[in-house]
Amino acid sequence: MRIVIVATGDVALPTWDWLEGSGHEILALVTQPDKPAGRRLLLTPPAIKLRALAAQAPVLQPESLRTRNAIDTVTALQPDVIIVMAYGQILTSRFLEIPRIACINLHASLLPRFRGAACIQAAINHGDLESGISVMHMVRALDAGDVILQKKITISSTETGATLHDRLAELAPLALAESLEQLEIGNAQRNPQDPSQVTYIGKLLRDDGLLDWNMSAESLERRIRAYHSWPGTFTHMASGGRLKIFPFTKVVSASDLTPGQTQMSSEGLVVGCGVGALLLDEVQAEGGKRMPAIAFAHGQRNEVRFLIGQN
RNA sequence: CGCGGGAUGGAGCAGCCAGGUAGCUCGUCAGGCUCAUAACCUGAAGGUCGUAGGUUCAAAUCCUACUCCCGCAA
Repeated sequence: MRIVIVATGDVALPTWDWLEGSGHEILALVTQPDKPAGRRLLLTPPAIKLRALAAQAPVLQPESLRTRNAIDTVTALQPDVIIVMAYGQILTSRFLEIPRIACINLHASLLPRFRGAACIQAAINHGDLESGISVMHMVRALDAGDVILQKKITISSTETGATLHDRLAELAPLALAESLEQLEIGNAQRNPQDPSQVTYIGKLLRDDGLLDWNMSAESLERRIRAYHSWPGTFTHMASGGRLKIFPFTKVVSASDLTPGQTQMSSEGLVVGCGVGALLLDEVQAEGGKRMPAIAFAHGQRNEVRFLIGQN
């Protein structure tokens, strides 16, 4: 089939690779413009753009897909199917009407649960036991289209946002392959999403990684895994400065520690939480390297104490 | 030139501003003590203070250049 793929995030890389070798005709990759990144703020292209260029596929990077110009350009390609995955812009209905057969979206959650941007982190953060890839027909509302099919995977107790991201990324091509076959022969399903089960997850910002030590140790443990490696989690120290907190932390029996207070135990550095306490593994101070929490504590002159950190 | 922090024995840090015997919390090794909620006590080994120049009687400390690491921001 004649295909236009609309994607920016790295989660779409395996899907791109599969598509490239699938026999379908890739008419173009539409991706977000290059953006300044890194310590020097160098203009950096999305990784998927580099793959496309290497494959000598046409690349389009419009500021917006809402413009007449962008829509006309894609229309001129006469795609059978448009595949959208982690693009980063809301598309207009005019754009959705371009393809001959369908405009489909690959979403990294089991819809209708976790519509929205940070769906991968949300699954771990909420303690879900499974996640997956949903393929749906796109409609104007965010992630609200009829579902063609879903592929599920289980979430382990040591899952992080990073590992789940990678696993779902690898799962996506399987879901896509099946969906495209069905669309081609015209028997793709349209399963409406159950409105009573819908939940939304907004985009995560850096500050969302601020840990609130009033929360339960269990919730914090999950959040630290979920937000690794983006946006990461951190706390403010009473002595000033930020301290990043890395997985894996361990919930330990409630001591008499108040939230944010720390203590050395035989196992390591323990922080008091709203309910229970957390044994920290690795931390990183500003300007410093990532290191074991114990090592960090050894270098501190005074007692280590964290600010509660409510948002 | 987007802003900023850092490089000191095996780990993490202090010392640098006001140049002049290398310090702290650990770890390691040896010995002692014995149940101490990171067990405690004593002792030992281990560092050309990131690299190259400069100033000085004297540089971890002041000046210059370079290399490497990292935080913010995106």
